[in-house]
Amino acid sequence: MPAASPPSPVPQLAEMLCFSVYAANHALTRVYKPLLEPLGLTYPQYLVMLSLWGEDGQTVGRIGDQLFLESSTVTPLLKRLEAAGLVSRARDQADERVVRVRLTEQGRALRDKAASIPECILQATGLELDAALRLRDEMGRLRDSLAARDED
Amino acid sequence: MPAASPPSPVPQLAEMLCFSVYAANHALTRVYKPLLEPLGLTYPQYLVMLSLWGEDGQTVGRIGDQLFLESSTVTPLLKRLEAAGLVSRARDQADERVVRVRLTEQGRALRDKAASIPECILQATGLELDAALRLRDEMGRLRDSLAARDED
DNA sequence: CGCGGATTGATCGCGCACGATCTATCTTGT
DNA sequence: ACAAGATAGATCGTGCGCGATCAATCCGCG
Repeated sequence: MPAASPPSPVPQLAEMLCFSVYAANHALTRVYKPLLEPLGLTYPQYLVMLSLWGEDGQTVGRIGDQLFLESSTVTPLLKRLEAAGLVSRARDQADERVVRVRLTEQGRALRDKAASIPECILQATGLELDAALRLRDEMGRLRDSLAARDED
Repeated sequence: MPAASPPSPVPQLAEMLCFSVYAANHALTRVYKPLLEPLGLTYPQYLVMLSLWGEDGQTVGRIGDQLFLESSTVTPLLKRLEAAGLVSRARDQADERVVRVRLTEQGRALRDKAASIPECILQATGLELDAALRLRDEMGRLRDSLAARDED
């Protein structure tokens, strides 16, 4: 077959950085799924728990900031975690606008059961630790650049 | 504050490769949104159109393979593209199980209007072309590794 | 004190994304 | 030729993820 019929300006999916990020993200959540299922968590729920394990008692807004998500995403997510008995949600007494999210005993206990997951994921990436860290940094910078171009 | 209270095995969000991919993916779709809105497309719909601009008349299954998506995701997506008048869906006469997806005149015409988008995205990434291509390849390999660890 | 704007979450509607399941069609073995 | 299995899409229910909107609370200024 010829090289290109008209001088095609259409990039193939495989050629696009954005698609590779999109596909890698899906592949990641698929690898996480069987690891998180025994804990009763989805991948976004796991990210919220990670955030709370790092700092308990955060507000809804702060969790959203850390995960780069809107309240319309975080609120229902937290309600499901609450329904699962992993967190509690309560208005802050000093500022009734704010909702504080706190780990329950069960939520804290889950931390140990999740301890082996990062190792499993790193394994699945097929990367050495330093390569993974370098890639993480590059993706972080990419995110920052994209977010910066988003204010206008 | 001290370096770490107990020898904490909890990785912070910012430390995790998977989260950086997750966040970069979201940031990408946010950058795409205002570019695609004038075309009446969402980001996944744009990916489908890209695939069809590259090869018209694909089956539903093949589109799913290219995008790494299930039929339960692709079918409704295609229905929306059909409702928008961009594609037609019809059973293959030779094999009635198969549905062929074809661009309409309008769907083909959209290709020109979308031509400037990849340039805009590359710009927003803040990357030189060669750096973007390298990153694309790394993400592609990452996806492949993860998908491979998924067969078991 | 009290009004006006700002901040914080919650709600709603829509569009992915998946696993599980279903139906229709095709293929294979005998 | 026909039953058994395979294959291709479609459907359903659940859970993100967002923009737009709303209600409640807080803050600041007169």
